[in-house]
Amino acid sequence: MRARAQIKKVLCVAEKNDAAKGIAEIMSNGRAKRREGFSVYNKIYEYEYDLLGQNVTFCMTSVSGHLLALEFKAPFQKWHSCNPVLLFDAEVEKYCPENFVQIKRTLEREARQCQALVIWTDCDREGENIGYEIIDVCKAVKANIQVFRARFSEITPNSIRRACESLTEPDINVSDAVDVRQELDLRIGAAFTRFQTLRLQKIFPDSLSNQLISYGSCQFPTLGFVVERFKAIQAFIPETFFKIKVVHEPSEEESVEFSWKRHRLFNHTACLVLYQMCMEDPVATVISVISKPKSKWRPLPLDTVELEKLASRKLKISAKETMKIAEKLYTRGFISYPRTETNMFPTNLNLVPLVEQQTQDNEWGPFAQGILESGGPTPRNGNKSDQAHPPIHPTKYTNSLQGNEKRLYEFIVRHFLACCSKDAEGKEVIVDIDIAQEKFSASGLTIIARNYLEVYPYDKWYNKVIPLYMPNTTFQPTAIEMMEGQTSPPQLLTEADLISLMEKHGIGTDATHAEHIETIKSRMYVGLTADQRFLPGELGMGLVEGYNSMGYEMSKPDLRAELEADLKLVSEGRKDKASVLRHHVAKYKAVFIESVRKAKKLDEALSSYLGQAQEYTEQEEQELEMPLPVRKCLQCNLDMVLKKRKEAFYEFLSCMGYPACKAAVWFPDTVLEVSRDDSICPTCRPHPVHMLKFKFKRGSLPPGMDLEFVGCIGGCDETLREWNGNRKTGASSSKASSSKASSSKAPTAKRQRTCGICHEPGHTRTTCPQRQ
DNA sequence: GCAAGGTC
Repeated sequence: MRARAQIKKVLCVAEKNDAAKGIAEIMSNGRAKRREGFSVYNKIYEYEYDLLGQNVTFCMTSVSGHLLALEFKAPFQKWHSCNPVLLFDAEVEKYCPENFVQIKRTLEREARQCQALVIWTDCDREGENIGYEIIDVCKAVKANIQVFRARFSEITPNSIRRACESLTEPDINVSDAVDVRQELDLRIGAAFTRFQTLRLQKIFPDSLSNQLISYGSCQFPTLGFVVERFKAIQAFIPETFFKIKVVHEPSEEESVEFSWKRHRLFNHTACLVLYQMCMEDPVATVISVISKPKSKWRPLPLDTVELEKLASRKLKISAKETMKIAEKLYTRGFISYPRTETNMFPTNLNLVPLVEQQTQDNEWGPFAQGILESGGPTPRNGNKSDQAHPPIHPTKYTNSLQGNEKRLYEFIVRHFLACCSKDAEGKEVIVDIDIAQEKFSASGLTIIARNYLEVYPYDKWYNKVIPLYMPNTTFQPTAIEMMEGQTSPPQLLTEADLISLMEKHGIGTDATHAEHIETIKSRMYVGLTADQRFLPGELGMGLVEGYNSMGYEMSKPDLRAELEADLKLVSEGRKDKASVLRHHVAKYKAVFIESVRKAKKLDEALSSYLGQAQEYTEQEEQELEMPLPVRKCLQCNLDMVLKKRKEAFYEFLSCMGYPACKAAVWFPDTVLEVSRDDSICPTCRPHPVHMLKFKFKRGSLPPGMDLEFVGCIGGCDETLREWNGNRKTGASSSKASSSKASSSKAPTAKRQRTCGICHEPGHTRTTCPQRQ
């Protein structure tokens, strides 16, 4: 802070307009002047603030989440531009997506006017990374701007003031961890998605020709949960069990069933023996009658995950739809920020006016009034806080909504009022009895005060009347029966179950659970049953089983465990970004290469659901194998790769753009084998031109020359250049190939006119009589 | 036409 004296104007940037507005309001005591930026959604709030004894002008504005996105450099963005394995090494760059350019312009304009920049993004990993995006943009136009980080636990006067008094530096380690995650997600996601999609569309053209078959580190484990539950149900073997049931009907109106303390037995004889003992002396002795208070707890303040789960369960509105509606209600000012992990109200949030707003409603108004008249709101506290947003609650009364908007708003209001209310109170009576040394039990419930249940119809609690029993008395049960039953399989997952599993295993964030679920639905990996449970589809089953059969835990939640652990180490500065990135790129690349090698297992797994795999031609087979590039085609700039005709014993270098681009290099028939060497020619351009390894026929080379050697066909080697037809652009010229083909001296030309299967002239592969 | 993470 050496140069603090020179600071006259400070640019502050929050993660979203909402936060900027809130922070500005606190810092300025509500006196901030609002003006427009280039982006309509991100306003600028201007005010004077006393920063460590200096009066400084503050400009508080915002981004909308990440300002920059990561993408492959242009040539790699095209699906057919390269073998997907190259995406593990292809260059990536950060750029500003179109819809954020206006935000960036505002930052640039304001930064030029300011001497200091204070980062006010959310105090989590993504926030730190967004902070550096802002810093990079501002420093690009004003290199000497002083940069500070404000750290706050919540947007409240105390927390904001404290942040201002103890400005720190941004933490590059935390930001680096996000960079690592972003880059891996992009490389792995794009590589596997292209590989799966391109291969399976060709192999199952009837069912998948227009289907995008994506892979992602969140969507696949989510799919895995659905498949795993389905398989558990399939593998379930019901077991027969036996139990003793005791019924007592002291009068016509009264009936009570006593349940066996042993619950159930799987051994028929054992149960029968106990049953017969009961039947020999079928008199019940009341051992104890215990009466005790029982309460049903009011709900906890609402966080995003609970909102999604409850809306799905109670209102049958999907998580995706719920969040869409919640966003809308939020932007119209009816509810608080809907993406929160907090389930405890901050002490400084005054709940009384929020309850008061609701007293005007015809349905729940009297209940809200009741809260105010009986001690005011007293919510329970949960144990989670994201230190930025309070639990979801209504912020404005309305009765003008329709449909699901109305239902969701009503739910949020009722949930809020229930939180502010009291637990339901009741009295439970537990009666324990003994018949021939076997113990049975029954319970009754009397509800004394429904309290929160009056406003919260989503929870059920019923009275259960049982007759009055006195300890140490006996009675004759109306019936003692030995029952037989069967264990039942687990049920398919509901959306609420799925969200719970994702949360438990750290798949996605509270803001993204709904999206990942939506993705696996839209990809046709899973479907919903009539009662809204998740059923894996053929594609989903095949994919999970295919990768499982390769031995990879692609659909298991713990594949990323090591990565998550490393990300933590990066954020703590204990491991370095580049080495962690290198390690995991290499690890996933190895998995990818093996997956391609074992791709037939994927086909096999899917063919048991999608029917027979398409028989493909030799050329298609080669395309599926995705050979590695030897060099760029000089005509169309796509990769040139080696293609082999096994039956025909010849190989050639062909452009990936075939048939649109016919550039090719044919080798003389003295060449037995050609393969791509890892070495790269130091002279030929465009870089890189891979060297090729040749094997020659015995006797085809002058005596003393090695029959195997590595050479370059890029033009630098005179002998090999001849194969390109002595043309300067030879390697990639279509004329080179056609002139070779038409030359009677070229042995390759002759072979081209013979059949690829039987090597006889006069017909082609497709018309070959030997073809099955 | 690819991911996941922010957010209008």
